[in-house]
Amino acid sequence: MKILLTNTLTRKKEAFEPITPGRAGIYTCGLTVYNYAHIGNLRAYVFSDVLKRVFLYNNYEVKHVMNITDVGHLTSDDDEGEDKLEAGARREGKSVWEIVEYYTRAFLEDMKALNIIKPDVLCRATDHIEDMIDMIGKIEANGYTYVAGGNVYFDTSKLKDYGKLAGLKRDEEAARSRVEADPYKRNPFDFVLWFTRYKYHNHAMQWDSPWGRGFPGWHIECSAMSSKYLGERFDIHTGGIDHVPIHHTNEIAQSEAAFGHEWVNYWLHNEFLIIGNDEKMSKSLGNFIRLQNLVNQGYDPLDYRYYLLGAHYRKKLAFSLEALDAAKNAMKRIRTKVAEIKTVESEQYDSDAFDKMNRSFLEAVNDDLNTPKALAVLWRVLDSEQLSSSTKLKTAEEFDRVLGLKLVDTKEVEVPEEVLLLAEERLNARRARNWEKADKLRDKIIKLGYEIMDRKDGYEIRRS
RNA sequence: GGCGACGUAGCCAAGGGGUCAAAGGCGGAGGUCUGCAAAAUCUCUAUUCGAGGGUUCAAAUCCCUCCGUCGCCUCCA
Repeated sequence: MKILLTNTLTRKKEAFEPITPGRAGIYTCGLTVYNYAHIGNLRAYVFSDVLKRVFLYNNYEVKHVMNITDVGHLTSDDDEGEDKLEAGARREGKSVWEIVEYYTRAFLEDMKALNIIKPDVLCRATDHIEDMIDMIGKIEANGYTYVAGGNVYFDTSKLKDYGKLAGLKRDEEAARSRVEADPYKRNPFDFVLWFTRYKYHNHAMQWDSPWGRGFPGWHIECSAMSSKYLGERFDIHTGGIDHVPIHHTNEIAQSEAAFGHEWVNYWLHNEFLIIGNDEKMSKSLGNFIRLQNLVNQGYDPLDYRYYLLGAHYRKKLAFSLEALDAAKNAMKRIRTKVAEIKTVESEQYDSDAFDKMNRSFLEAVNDDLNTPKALAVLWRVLDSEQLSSSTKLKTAEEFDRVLGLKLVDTKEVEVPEEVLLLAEERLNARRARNWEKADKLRDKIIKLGYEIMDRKDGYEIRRS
């Protein structure tokens, strides 16, 4: 079955054609680690994870590369709206490098909690400065650069199709920006490949280069690293929709200038998570929510993953605790159902029935990652009266290779002694038909965070 | 100013010319079960897709206008 993907380059849904049959090379623009990832950022990584899993499910061999942007203008002193955590870290006397280390680890933990498969290559910008310098050298050799004001610029006027990804118009009017123009730029869309001068002089991260001591421009790392690991022509590049007009546009410009041919075949972009009054999540708006905050409020990270899967990646998603509760409750029900299925004695496995369900699932997921539809198929399976329990279990297991919700690892939660004693006491009270006492004991158990369900000859307890 | 999107039930959200008198989940209502609950389970919960026009045999789906909302143009998922 073909995998259909919406390609930003053409604005159309296209059937995926790999460069090498049976293989898919995917590059994902990772996080800039100067702060914690918020749940909006995380949407992008769940998206690329699902993309990869779909290819794996279709028996592709996948090479997934993701960068960690650990170079940037971190030393800026008069940066307003600075995050308190970052300020706090600095107050503790941490260096830029330590901050980067700290937030990288936090990011990796979030990815793990969300059951995101670790990319095959996780590369840090600061480990690839040489590669970037090499690439800038190629761009320069091909005649696409100029030096002005101490910095190396990319000359966008040399490229006939600059801005094709975003559909930018290159006339003067289109270039009007709300930011003051850099006087050294020859053309409004030109951008810096290598800095030796910067408005904040105390840049902590600096390296030697043919153009002087300084640091790389903001786009070159993705071009250099992706091509290093995936080749000078590769299949898929993903990222947030905000990257389309600037970051990805410039990546394309410099890469095609360096290599002299087209670079990436499919560009996939995820939409934003929206919060409150349809605003995007950001620090400055004061609506910054971390995954850890949700965990502290009693949500499982996979509840959030389920929530994300409930919407298409190219649509804005309106976040609210109410919506997250819906996901949480749905996950709880699914877990209960799967746990029940597991307890049923082995029944006949029906491979035809599986194939049929699997086809529906694949049709959904191969159609530009329609995970909401895929979840609907999952529900149909779990609620089916026709399917045997072993068929359901097998189906859920297979679907979960794409969904990544750990549907089948329904680990038993240890119930504390205290709660078990109360439950026993309650069972005795119930047998003595002392309902008043039984109800009081039940209240206590609920207060301790467990729920008790009466069964014919006993009870069942689980975490609520 | 330029560019890009969106508006489907109480909430989240699929669909995107006929098979839609519109998936799925959550919530809500009622029933079964229960000492009562919980859990489970069953039934119900948009004649309608922001508003108004138009195209068509046929529109939530295409076109136009309007209203409302958002993103990007600065690092940004």
